[in-house]
Amino acid sequence: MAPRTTAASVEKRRAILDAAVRVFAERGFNHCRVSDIADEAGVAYGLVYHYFKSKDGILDEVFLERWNLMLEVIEEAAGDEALSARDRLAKVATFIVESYGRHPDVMQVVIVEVTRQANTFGRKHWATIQDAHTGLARIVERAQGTGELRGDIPPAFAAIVFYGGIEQILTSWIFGTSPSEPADRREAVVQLVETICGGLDPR
Amino acid sequence: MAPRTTAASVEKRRAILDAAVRVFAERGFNHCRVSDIADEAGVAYGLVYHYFKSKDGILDEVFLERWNLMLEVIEEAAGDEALSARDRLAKVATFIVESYGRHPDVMQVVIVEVTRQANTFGRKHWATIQDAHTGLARIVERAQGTGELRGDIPPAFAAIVFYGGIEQILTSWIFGTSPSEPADRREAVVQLVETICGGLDPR
DNA sequence: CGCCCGACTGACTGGTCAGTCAACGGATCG
DNA sequence: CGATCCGTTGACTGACCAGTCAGTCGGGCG
Repeated sequence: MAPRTTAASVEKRRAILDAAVRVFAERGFNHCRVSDIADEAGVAYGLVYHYFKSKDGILDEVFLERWNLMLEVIEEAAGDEALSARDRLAKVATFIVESYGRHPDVMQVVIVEVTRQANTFGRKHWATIQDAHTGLARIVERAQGTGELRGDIPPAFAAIVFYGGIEQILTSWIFGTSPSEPADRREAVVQLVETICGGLDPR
Repeated sequence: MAPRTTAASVEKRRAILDAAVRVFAERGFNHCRVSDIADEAGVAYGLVYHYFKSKDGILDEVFLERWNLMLEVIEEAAGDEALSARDRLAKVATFIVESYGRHPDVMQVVIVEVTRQANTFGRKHWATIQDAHTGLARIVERAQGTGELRGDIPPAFAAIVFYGGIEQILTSWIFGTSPSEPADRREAVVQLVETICGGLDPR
């Protein structure tokens, strides 16, 4: 859809996208109007359709933009030979948690409006969502190969539990209260990795 | 709303509720019509409103009915002195996983349509959802007191990761393919408890 | 200067759908 | 047998809203 390439028009488009994120986060995708987005962006209703194909298309773009960044980080973490398995997992968790720290609205929209909508957006983007699981599973699988992690838990299973843990932590922040300090977020990453790798059993 | 107490009217009400679950699961709450529910139940449109206050009210009831069962199981597991911490967690996980095995539609609706809808139903039922986290946290906390689990992971945090793990497993079943055999579900519970308690580190 | 083109506007349309309501019928009771 | 009650019906209404479109505005270019 992106028509022009003028600096100004790129900015306008961005402004609409950012406004959409705020509106989706506050009212939810299904309970907001396209006119809300236009108002929030300080732009005429019709302009939204100048830059985007549809309301759905805006959400798709918000999701993909963020998710692709995450997939890159997973890829990078998986390929970095210098890192231990724990550090790789921590790197991924840190990216997600810091994404929330910097752009809580974006992460709320990604998780709440896309990731869990089994019948609409979730189904549509399921393959992309799975890419993240696959990447995490590869990290686990390799570490099992070197004996760095135990071999009797299926990597795909471990990946799902790990990702589920992060997502639930973010969900509790979204629904309840977010950690105000960056240190609290870092602490969450450490505890998550420690829980998943070290386990809850006494040391 | 439940008006009558005739056996027949109780059954009718139940039929509508069951039909709603099927329709919500197939089309999603936001993309189905009340007339779909009526059709699925083989009942006139208006009758739905004889038994229920609103479309939202139907979803509320589907959620609460199931969630309250789960809260009872958590309560029961937490109070059962004969059980180890691992067995308590396994008991809760088994209930959830078996709920999915027996009523996949209900669980899909509960998780996808309620639990993650931060702006609508999720927000409304947040306190009830948290009750589950609190119950799980109490199981962990007690076990930490007896030295059965390590004391340096906050119980509330462990509870969220544990629940998140289960939810993500169910989500992958909902979006992808469900385990066809009961044995596969039992296996998932064992692996989940083993991952969370034992950890991924080599034994 | 005058033309063109793309950014921008917002009233309007077409369709959808939750919830209402007036009326029906059959069971039960006095 | 008539009265009453209530489960049942489905056409209808009012509101809402995504997406369209005819047209304005302004800047750059020939």
